[in-house]
Amino acid sequence: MPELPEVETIRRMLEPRLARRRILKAEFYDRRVLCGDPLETAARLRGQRIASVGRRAKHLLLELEGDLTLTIHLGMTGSLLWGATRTAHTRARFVLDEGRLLYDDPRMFGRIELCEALPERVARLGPEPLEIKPAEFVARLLARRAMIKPLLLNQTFLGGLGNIYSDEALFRAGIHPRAIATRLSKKRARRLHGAIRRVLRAAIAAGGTTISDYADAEGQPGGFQVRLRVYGREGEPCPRCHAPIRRTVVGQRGTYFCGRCQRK
DNA sequence: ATCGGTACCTGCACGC
DNA sequence: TGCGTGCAGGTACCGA
Repeated sequence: MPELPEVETIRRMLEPRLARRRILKAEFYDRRVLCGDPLETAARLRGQRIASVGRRAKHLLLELEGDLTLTIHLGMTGSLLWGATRTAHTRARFVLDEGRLLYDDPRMFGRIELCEALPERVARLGPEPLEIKPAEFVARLLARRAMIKPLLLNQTFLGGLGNIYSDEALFRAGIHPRAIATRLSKKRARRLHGAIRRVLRAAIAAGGTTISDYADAEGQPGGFQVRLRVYGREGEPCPRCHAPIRRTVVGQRGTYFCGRCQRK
């Protein structure tokens, strides 16, 4: 579920609550969401103080003072809930010296990992879409022969976009999701860079997108779903040209676009 | 090196 | 009401 704007929303809510707090107890209720042994990980976390809450692409990074990092990826349905009570989907619980944090995840595609450096899957992530410069983005894009949408979803190419914001950025840039990256003009590639930045910034400002599951650290939905222009709007008129929005499948992912505004 | 396809999980909407 | 089917915002891993 959560893409960069949702993870950033959670990070901003958790940072003031978690920074400087000490972990009194950690419990893991399902070993599948944890990379490593539950009891050993809980023992290593006990007594650790949290220095800061960072984010890298869709990963939350709880930096601990003892040079350890607790990395949390929310998968499709993960949520981090501050002060909530345990449910059937609660997979982990962290008791702090002030407050407590639950990790809920019905589908268990999320992952929690404790390690000294950064986990391998974080180390190999591509650049942050809100930090990469236009020229570098254009160069990376034009070097690839893949279709543009699956490329935007490839986290080693660019870290943080998921299905919703890929479709939204391509619509705003007027690019067909099946367009081949290397065949785009520099001008259109630059336009895509700008579209990605604008949609991510607007989504963060709105507190993320809630289609069905996403909730922030207080269990509240986001506000960006009403501003989506194509995602989930099959048959509705394109906000730019009024042609019906179409749904297709690209790279095994449901894909929404305007066949008139978005060109290959 | 890069790519497309499949697997991993559960819950829900939908049609019969 | 109940059951089968398909779909869902994510990534890892396989073989081509």
